[in-house]
Amino acid sequence: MKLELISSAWKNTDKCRNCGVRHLVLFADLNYDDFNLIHSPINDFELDAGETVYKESSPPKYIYTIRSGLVKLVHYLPDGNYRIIRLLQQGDVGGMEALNGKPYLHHAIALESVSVCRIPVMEIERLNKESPRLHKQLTARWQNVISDADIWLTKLTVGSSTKRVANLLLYLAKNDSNNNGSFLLNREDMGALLGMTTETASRIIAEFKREGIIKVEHQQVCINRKKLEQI
Amino acid sequence: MKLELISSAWKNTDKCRNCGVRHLVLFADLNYDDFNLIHSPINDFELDAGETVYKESSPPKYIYTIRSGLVKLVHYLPDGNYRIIRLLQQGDVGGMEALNGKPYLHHAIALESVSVCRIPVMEIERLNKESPRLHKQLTARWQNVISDADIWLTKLTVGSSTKRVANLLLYLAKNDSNNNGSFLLNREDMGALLGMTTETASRIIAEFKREGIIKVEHQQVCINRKKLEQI
DNA sequence: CGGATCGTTGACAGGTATCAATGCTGGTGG
DNA sequence: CCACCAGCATTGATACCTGTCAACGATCCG
Repeated sequence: MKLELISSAWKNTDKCRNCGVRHLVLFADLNYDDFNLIHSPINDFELDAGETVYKESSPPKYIYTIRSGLVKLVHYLPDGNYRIIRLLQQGDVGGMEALNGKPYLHHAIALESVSVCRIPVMEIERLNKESPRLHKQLTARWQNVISDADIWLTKLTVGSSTKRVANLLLYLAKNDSNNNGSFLLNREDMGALLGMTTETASRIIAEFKREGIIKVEHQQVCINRKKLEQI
Repeated sequence: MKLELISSAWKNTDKCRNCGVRHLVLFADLNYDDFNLIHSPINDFELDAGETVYKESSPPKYIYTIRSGLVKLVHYLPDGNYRIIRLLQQGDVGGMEALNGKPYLHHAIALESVSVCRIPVMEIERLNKESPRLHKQLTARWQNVISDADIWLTKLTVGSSTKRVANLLLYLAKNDSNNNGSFLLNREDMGALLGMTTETASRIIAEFKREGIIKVEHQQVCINRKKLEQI
């Protein structure tokens, strides 16, 4: 739960301007002067696996850009069970509901070590008023979330359990074209994501391993893309 | 497929200003003068069940507000099957992907008689530049789509078939607090929506009827909310 | 009437949840 | 150093649910 603060407050936004993943994130289109419009600090955090980025009950004053790592958006059910609603990867933005003054809709929890930027909603609103360049990226982000949700819906919620797991592995490896290995969820999270039991998730992963379709080491997985796509 | 045009092109936007459902739609916050910023015609259509609002291949030049009725967003699979991605009800906006210059992601097809407003993307962009009042509603719409998609994901894609059907019936009746009756999908669409076969959908609806949980007449259904919520 | 479309029902096979037990691994403390 | 424990993964047995294939009923309409 504790947030480890790396750079607590910047006097300027140089770090933002020179961000290594800026071409991927919300601020991709901003020009040099736009950054001078930002007044309050934009913080970046490093979180360990299991730590919370934000909770449903957190004051919805920030949106969060994922610089690296994997984050799950979780909704807890009254019976204590939970569902994973969505995953956030590099370049994704979490907590955009705060832009409408709404409370956060989910808990955002790091699945592995992640690097996250926290941007005050107030700054987004200011930029939106004073620079036209943010707006486009912003609607593009909304759009992304929705089309991602659609893919989710068509790939990860229908068909047999085996197909859903295969599609999830492909989804997780989508930014890993060299097949260096991508993060593998534990079986419980996988179940909460794909709407199946942990046992079923485990059986399928175990079967994939036996068939040589995937290789797992620690929490990293290398996949045989072709074989998975055949399923 | 044929579009029945009611008012082909307005000289002014009076009808828009005085729209009976304006408090529900995208233009809710616009003031009197804002409407003068609209130059090209905003058309409204009446479509019969089965007619197409827009197709994936349609030029993405318009977004569509649902004034009344029910519309399905459909994605066809290579094997000829299809999935229903989302439903649009009164006040919902379809085709927002056009705002990012992207092709439409789905086919939008009327499930019953519907009344739809077609708004040129160009006008949205103009309004966005020249009036601050549209922007808020626009982000609120994006937000709505996403939180709806989340509900979808948690209520309509997990759990037993019986639960999913029950949740769908509750979802369809959400704007029918008097229980006058809401539209009931045919069994095939229900299957395409809930990720089950037509036969399973039919069995469950038939069982609900026998147990007196729902009453069906033509394509209208009256539900026993309490009993459905228990499931 | 005959045909088309949609809804319903049955029988059966296969897939998945459930309950329960057993490995496996990393960390802790003696 | 090793024994032990906790948490996760795996596997098995069984019952239940759902898909599949097939047949039949209901309704509408030409």
